[in-house]
Amino acid sequence: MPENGKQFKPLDPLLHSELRLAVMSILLEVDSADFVYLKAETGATSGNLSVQIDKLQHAGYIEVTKGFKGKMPQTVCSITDCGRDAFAAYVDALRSYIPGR
Amino acid sequence: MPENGKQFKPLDPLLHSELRLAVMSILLEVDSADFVYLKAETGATSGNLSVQIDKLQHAGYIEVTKGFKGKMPQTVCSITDCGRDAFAAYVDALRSYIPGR
DNA sequence: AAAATTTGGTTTATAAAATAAACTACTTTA
DNA sequence: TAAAGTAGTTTATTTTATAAACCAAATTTT
Repeated sequence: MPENGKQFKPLDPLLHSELRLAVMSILLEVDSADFVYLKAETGATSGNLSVQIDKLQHAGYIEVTKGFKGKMPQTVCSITDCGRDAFAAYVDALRSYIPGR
Repeated sequence: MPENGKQFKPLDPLLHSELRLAVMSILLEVDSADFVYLKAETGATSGNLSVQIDKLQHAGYIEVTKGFKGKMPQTVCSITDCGRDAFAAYVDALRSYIPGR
């Protein structure tokens, strides 16, 4: 009986991105984080971060609330249950690529 | 003293690709593998596999030998020491994105 | 023995992603 | 009030991933 191939689990393309993964990684641990904080922690440019936050939001992986802190605009992000699940699944899928796990 | 950001290690873009990662993962364990085998194991199309093998070769992560098996052409791939190192570094970098490792 | 099909690929075209640069709108400081 | 800074968004460019089309040689079918 031959091997059926497909020993590898597919990697969620929404998470398989350096910046989006970093954002999710942060949000997993902090309850909520704003744009400025995420930008500082990831070292990303504003433009890139803005785009990637949008994608995570549209995927339902994070929740985004735009408001104000004093008079300055503030974008606050937090992870959703769906996002948590997706992250866990992604990490699990990754393991299928790493011999000896 | 504030956090300096950059808690995340950069992910080698050459390995941060589903198919290239799968190819490397296989080659880590098998001494050598030919095009047909890699195609079956990964489920990739020929075109995609051909392109990604090229990239890994030009990066020096794998060695590619084109010859014949009987009368049919055969492309044999094997991982290099450099490739092994890069893979290990990639996995290490990945860990920086996964809370609780 | 031609014609059709399969094998083992490569090349080219297209769609999707990542990223930076330019821009907007408002606020604070000089 | 002009200049500079803050917090982003939009747009344009480059890179990537992927599939589709192609090719040459080998094999099979008629």
